[in-house]
Amino acid sequence: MLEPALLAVLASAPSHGYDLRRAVEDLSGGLVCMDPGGMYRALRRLEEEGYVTSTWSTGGHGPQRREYELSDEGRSLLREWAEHLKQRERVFRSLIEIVERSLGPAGQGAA
Amino acid sequence: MLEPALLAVLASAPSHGYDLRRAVEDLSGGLVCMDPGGMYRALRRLEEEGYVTSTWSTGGHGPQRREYELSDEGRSLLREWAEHLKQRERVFRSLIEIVERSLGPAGQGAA
DNA sequence: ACACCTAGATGTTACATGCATCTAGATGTG
DNA sequence: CACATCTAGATGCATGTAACATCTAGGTGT
Repeated sequence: MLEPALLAVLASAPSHGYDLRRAVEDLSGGLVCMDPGGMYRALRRLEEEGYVTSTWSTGGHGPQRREYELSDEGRSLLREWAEHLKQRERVFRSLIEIVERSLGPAGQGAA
Repeated sequence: MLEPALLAVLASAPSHGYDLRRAVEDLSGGLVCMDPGGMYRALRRLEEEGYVTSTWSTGGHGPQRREYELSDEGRSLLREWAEHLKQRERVFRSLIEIVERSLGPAGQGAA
């Protein structure tokens, strides 16, 4: 789930790792949190496969940042992810329905 | 995701592995499919942890069946799963929203 | 000079999943 | 009877993902 989140944020604007992390957390209202380790690995893999490109940002203060930018292939991949996620959500909802139904019509849910 | 599905079906009635498989597939309209291998492993684990109990069904034709039945702890676990699943669905939806928003308001989704 | 912060990166482990494969017993058929 | 086939259960292995800790490098502030 890191991948689509990263691609999505990069679709709006190029940015670097830590920023992506903050952006995702922010956009999701704190619901989606990325582990930095996994995130960097995902970014490197995405770059290897041509979905994003990176350049070391030369200016600024603090350590150098690797600026990531979405490629056209990345944008396509993101669209595929959108479909995939929606499909998975359908499965998920179906599962939730089964569970809820099995617990009985009376909502013991919060018990 | 096998676990909640199994618990849910068992909450309605005790049954055995293959039947559970069919039940889940059926109840989900074919959306949720369980790999037999994973399913049996999940069932054994659930039994080890006391969430289900099993007995070899003696009668009938064909190979012996292991009839699984939900325990009280299992029912509790299922309720926990219900909450958990709903929480995860929220996260999921949040992610989908981010992705969809990033692809732009104009629905390029099917492109 | 030194502590600290930020940004990036790696190693390790755990866990779930998917796929193939194996066993045992029942049944059906030549 | 011998043999193929079906069902139910079970195991092995490879893979993908995620979580957790840890490490490096370079700037910044005191």
